[in-house]
Parts: sequence; C-alpha cells; structure tokens
Amino acid sequence: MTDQNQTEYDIFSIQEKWLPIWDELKPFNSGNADDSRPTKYVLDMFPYPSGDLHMGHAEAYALGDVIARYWVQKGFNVMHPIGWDSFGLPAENAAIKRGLDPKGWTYDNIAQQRSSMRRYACSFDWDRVLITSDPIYYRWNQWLFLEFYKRGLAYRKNSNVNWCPSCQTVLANEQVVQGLCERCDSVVTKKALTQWYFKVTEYADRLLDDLDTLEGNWPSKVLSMQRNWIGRSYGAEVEFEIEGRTEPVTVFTTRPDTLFGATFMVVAPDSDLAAELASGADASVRAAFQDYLEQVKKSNDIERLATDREKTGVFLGRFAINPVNGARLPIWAADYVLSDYGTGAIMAVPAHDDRDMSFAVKFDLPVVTVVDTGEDDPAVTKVATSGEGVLIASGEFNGLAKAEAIQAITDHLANAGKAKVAKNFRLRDWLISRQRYWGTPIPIIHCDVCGEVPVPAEQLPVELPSAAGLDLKPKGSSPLGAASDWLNVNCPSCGGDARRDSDTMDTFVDSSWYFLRFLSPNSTDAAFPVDEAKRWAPVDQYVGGVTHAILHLLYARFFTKALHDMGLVDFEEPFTRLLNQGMVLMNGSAMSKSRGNLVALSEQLDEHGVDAVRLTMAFAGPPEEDIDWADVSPSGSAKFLARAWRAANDVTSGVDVDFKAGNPALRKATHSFLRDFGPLIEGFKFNVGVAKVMELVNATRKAIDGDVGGADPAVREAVQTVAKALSLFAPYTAEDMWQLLGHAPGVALAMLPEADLSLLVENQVVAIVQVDGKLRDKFEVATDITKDELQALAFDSNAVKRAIGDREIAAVIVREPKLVNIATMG
RNA sequence: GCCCCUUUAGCCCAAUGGCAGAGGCAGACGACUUAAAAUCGUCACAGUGUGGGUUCGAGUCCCACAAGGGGCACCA
Repeated sequence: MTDQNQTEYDIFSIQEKWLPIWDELKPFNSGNADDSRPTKYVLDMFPYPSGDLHMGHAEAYALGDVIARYWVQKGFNVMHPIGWDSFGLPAENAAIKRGLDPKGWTYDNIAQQRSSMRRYACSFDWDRVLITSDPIYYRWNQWLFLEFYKRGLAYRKNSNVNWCPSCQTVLANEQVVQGLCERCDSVVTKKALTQWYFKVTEYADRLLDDLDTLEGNWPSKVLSMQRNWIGRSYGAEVEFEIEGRTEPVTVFTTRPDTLFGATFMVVAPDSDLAAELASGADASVRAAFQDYLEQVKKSNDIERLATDREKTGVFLGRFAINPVNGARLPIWAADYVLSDYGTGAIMAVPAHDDRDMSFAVKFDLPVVTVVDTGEDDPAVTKVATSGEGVLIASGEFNGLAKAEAIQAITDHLANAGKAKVAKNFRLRDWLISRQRYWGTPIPIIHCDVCGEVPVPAEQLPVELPSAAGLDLKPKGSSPLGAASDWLNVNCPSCGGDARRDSDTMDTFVDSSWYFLRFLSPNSTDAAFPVDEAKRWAPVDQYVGGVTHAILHLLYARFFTKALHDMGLVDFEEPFTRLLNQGMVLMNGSAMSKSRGNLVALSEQLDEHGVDAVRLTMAFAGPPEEDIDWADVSPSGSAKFLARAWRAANDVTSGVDVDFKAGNPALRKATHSFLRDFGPLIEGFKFNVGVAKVMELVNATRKAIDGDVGGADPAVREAVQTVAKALSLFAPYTAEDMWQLLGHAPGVALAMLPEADLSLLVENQVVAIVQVDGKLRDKFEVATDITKDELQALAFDSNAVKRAIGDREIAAVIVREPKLVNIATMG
C-alpha cells in the first residue's frame, strides 16, 4: 500500500502533490443545500491587501484554521469564508506615490494574497469570497446608509471634528490615539465641518449592557476596553439660574451630593453658551474671552491632554446661583471642560474633585468642604478628597452617606423642578465622512432646492468614477469633487441641477457587516439573505487581533443592533465567541523594516515548509500571547512532523483491521488522547493539544520499535488518530499520512472519534501518603479500595511511621483511592 | 495617577486545591556510522518573583509588594 517512492519525508513535494487534489476535492465547501450537518460559522478577520501575507497573517490564519478544521472533524458544516477589506488609504497613498490607479494596486495584492492563502492551506470556502471595493459589495453599504438615513441613524451636522493635517481628512474619535492620527501619527487638529454621522449613541446602553452576555466568551480585556470606551456615568442634571439670563444653565454631575461645595461654574470655551455669556459681559471680559478662545483653538489634543499641564481659563464676569443654598458662583470658561460632553458646563466642587481643585488653586477660588472622608480637610491641604464620607456643611442633608445624599439631594431638587436623574456617555456618534477617493461614495445628492436627497435605491450603486485624470493628492476636500461628469447630476426629487456628495465612507463601515455578506457574497438582490442569516449567524467563532478591540468590534456590534431593529437579523450580538491572537515578534519587539528585525513569511515557508510554520504558530504558547520568533523552533516542528510521518510509513496492518485486537497499552494512550484533545482545542489550548499529539507519536514510536511492532492494530489506530489530529495544524503532512495508511484523500473530513472511556478504566492506582502535607510513601492499590483499607495501609508504612515519630495524630484526611494525608499536632 | 494581565528548569511553556513536569528548544551521554548528518535511546537541570494569610495540604485561593506587558487617563 505504501508508495514505493516515498521512503523519506519531503514536505515540499508533499505540498506540490496535494494542492491540486484539494482544489478538486473542495473539502471545505459549505454551500451544499442538501448538507444535513449542523452549522458552525468560523470567521477570521479579513485582511487589508497591503502586500503579500506576513507573519502576523500566518499566525492568525493558522489559529483560525485549527478551530475551523476541528469543527469539521466533529461533524459540522463549517462556514469559513475569506474576503478583503480593500478600500482605504494605503491603496490611495501607494497610488499617489507610484502614479498608479488604487484599483490596480489593490487587486494585484489581493491576487497575491489569495494565492499565498491557498498555498498556506487555509481551510477557506473559496466559493464565499468578497472584496469590499467591488461595486457589488459597496452598493449595499450605500443601501444600508440609506436605510439608516430613513431611520435617523445617519445624519449630518456641523461640529468641531478631528482633522489629520497629513492625511487631509477627518477622523473618527476612535481613530485618534493620544491626540495622534492612528494611521500616520500626525498631531490631530480641530476643524469645523459639516459631516455625516452614524448615531451610535442611540445604542449606547445596549452596547454596554449586552457586553455582559459575552462574558466568558470574549477576552475580558476586550470587554473592559469596550466598557471603558462607552463610559456610561450616572448622576443628575441640575439647573442653575444665571444672573441676567432668563434661561437657567443645566450642568451634569455624578456627585450631586457635593452640591453645597460648589464654589464656581465652568463652561467649555468653544461652546455657544460661553460665547453668549461673554457677550453679555463688559468689554474687557469680552476681549479676554476672545483671546482665550483663540488660544484654545490653536492648541491641539496633545497639549490639552498633557496631565501635568496647568489649568487655564478666564472669568466671564457672570454669576450662577447655586440651587441648594443660593450662593453666587462666578462663571469661568476653561478648556478642561469639553463642549461635547454632558452639557458643556459643570459645577465645580474643588474640595472633592482634583481638576476643580487645581483650577481653584490656580485662580484663588474658594474651597468648601462638604464631605468628611476622615482625611485632612481639603480646604486646608488643597488636596481634593474624592472618596466616600459623611455630608457636612450641607444643611438638612448633614450626616448622610454618599449614596443616600445623592438620592436625597437629587430628589429634593427634582421636586422643585430643578434637577433630574441623568446619565452620560463618553461614546460619541461615529463620524463616517472621509475626504478621500478610495472608498464607498455617500449616496446623497445635494440640491439647492430640495436639500439632501437620497439616491433612489434603483440607482444604486453609485459607482466610483475612474481615478484616471483625478488628482488624488490630499488637499482637504474630496478628489471626487473634481470629477465633474460624475459629480453633477439632476436632483432625483425636482430634476434640477444638483451635485453628488463627494465624500466617501470610513472603511470601518465596510467591515461592520461583512460577516453577513458572506452568506451570499454575489447576491444582487439583497445585502444578505435573511433566512440564511437565521441559519448561519451570528458568527460562532471570530478570530483576530486585539488591535480591533474597540473600533471594528464596536461598530459591528452597533450595525448588528441596528439590523436587528430593522428586522433583518434575529440576534443582537454579531460574534458569539472571540479569540484574540497575539502578535509575532522578533527579539522582543514588533517586526519592522526600520528595526531590521523583519522575518519574511515566504522565506520561512521556503525553508521549513507550510506545515512546520503553521505547527510552530500553534505550539508556541497560548494563542493570545505574543510569539517571539527567536524563541521558537520551526525546524523542531519540521523534525516532529517527519517523525509522525515515519510512524505512518511503519504501519503494516490493513485498513480494516479490528482495533479491539490491538495492544491495550497503546490503545489506552490513543483513547486518553482522544478524551483530552477536544476540550483542549475548544478551550484554545492549542499548544497543549500539540503536545498531546507529540506524546501520542512518542508512545507509538516506542510501540513500533518495541515488542508491539508495526503490524499491531493499535499502532494503526494510534497513527490514524495522529493523522486526523495533525490535520488541524499540519494539513499536508496529515493528508500524506492518511494516504500512507491506505485511505482516500480527505483526512480533513475524517471524523475525530469519541474516546472509548471503558479502555481508560484503571483497576490499580498509585496512592500517595503525606504526613503534614509532605510526601512520605506511595504504593499501588486497587481503585475500589475503601477509605478504611487505605488508611490502614498508610499507617502500616514504615516510612510513614518514621515520619510521624512520636507525635500525636491531629487529623487524617483520606481521599481514596489516591491520597492519605496525616496531620500531626504541633 | 487608575484598571487589567503575566511571573514555574538556560529558553518557550504544561500542571480539576492533592507526587512540581505533559510537550518542545538548547545541552550531555550512548547506539547506529570508517566518520559526520539524520535517526533511535538515556540523562541532568527549578521547589513555582518577594513577604504574609487561609487550608490537613497552595504553583493553584486571599492580601500586600516587586518586575515586565497592556489598556485608560481633565468625560464632571
């Protein structure tokens, strides 16, 4: 049965041999209508086609493949699709640099990655592929945009937005990291622009609360980052009368219990309120405010967020009245108050808030202590005390603790119509307009008569015009504005002259719903089929890097909830289970050309073979930890694979031997492996799973070389088990082993059997005896030994007697049949 | 400053509260070989970051601290 030419393991000829056969076999097709297997949806985060695959992709896809292939072997119809997140700036920048069309660059890279994925033996269903820059895909971005628009979830507003002067485009809040553009690290500035937004905040509560349902199935780190980002805080909105103004000003506070300690009010300098209050003051105040406003506008977030920065601000010459005690509070404008959070105005309680305290110290404002926390008085120390305590100097509320005080004071003011319970979110609406070319055109037409007019559904997609003749260089307005043939259209409503919106959508829109598009990637009837979504979605297992912990996952969750409310899906969370793999490092740091520590995937594959690289990724350690390529050994992996392969070559029994006649010890090893393997894979302990396969191979080797011999049925059973398990990590080697064992191609579809637990029953076990927790003796006993028998045996042991000496026995713990612990006095 | 994770052999990493070692790398030795490589086999190496506590028993649970990594950080 053995191929005579194959006496030595040669991974490279094995790779060449099997690729075309798999192309024919298509073992991972998930689209057969008469497939009766239960469904499972395993999804890898799709790549951006910025070049060929790199080590990071290799890790992610190796790990995703372990899971996808595992479920296939457990009898599931696994949908494991792939696509490309192919709109976005790198294509545009590359095009500008080389004078090419972004399209050509993008699709060349996709072809390259696709061929590398095939060679890497990813278990993708190649009949389910999508590319977000295809009109057939982004048409549905536009359709969804318009559906959102109908429901008020997409809207346009003018505000101060994040602006990257280098990318020459606006950025979402989420794309600004430490005041820098996440893409190019330029200092982000502010710019007042009218832009499109998705109303994520409408879902803020659900986005936060539903994280609880993911507990245990998503990494806790991601859950906490999302919670942090959404940032819900409860408190009260309190109205303050303003001298010389009819309307009161509402402030949001999480500490209504400290109201008696409010000594001034602060408003955001860039708010309308600040301007209005200043305009009612005298000339010198107005001038000072204008100066300050200019200064604030010039500063960027880097400066603003520096923690050691001194507080700045100007007095607006106006006063508010504290609703609890009638105190006159000076109103200041200061940039530590943000115009787009809460109401853009706060009551300042320096005694119990660090920020207010440093402001009070800087400008010599009074400090009134109203909570006794047992610490030194902040009015004296000038150090705010923000902890729990008892109310003082708060009139009828004195003596109350924090929670009661919050309740009581809020209720008291609410009765007078001056306050209400409120909550606020750190989360802002999602700014989706981008002033760039390579993205989905926003399907809105601007008409001087009719205003914003949606492009009628039957006119979708609004295709991108060719880049030929367009200047793609960033210049602060969309390159599409210059495509006049494309831009100028008739208004769908009145037929008059009108213009298309020339901005394109943030590419995170593309990836917010792509997991649904895989259900029918080529459909021109709908974004996705609702009935298929019921069958396949949500995604059972999502695999990808933690870099998307906030942005992508939050947006996809928002889309899912919106689609749920539109009646298009029947679930509210898109990704039931999430695995974040770590990064691949080299010598302790992320690989980069500039650091000179880049490891080329193609070179690794050429040197060690696909299987050894994949196995190394899985074996290196827990998947969520980083892998330092300097610490692992792909050549060691290759050595092991050769060892496994040779075991298959040494099997001399026929395909249909009866395993029951096999060597009991080796059968036991095989079935103990089968018992352990599944839970390890399902618990993402791939490294331990691989170690178990190695253990079984070692046991098999010993059996073959020892008394058992290669003809024993247990050897075949063991090696077949190895081949199946190994196909999760090393598909080429496993397939070749499968053939050596006399099977038709398709080890990936071979079922992983359940362990026969009856083979694992022990009737003898080693019992240990401890004295005061220290091991003193051990001996074999029957597994059904009684407690008394075991205890008697323990006291019979000379070693135990010696250990006890003449001390008195305090307690004897017996855990039959494996343990006796004798505790002595003293 | 706040929160989270990690810390086990020279290295990467295992260990339902019950004998610290499953697996690998790097080593040493042996067999095979004229020799080497490959292969096969054997072996050594830590008492689990530090200090307390709970327990009959702690790598595992609790508290504090240290080091490394990550996240958040003027959001009222």
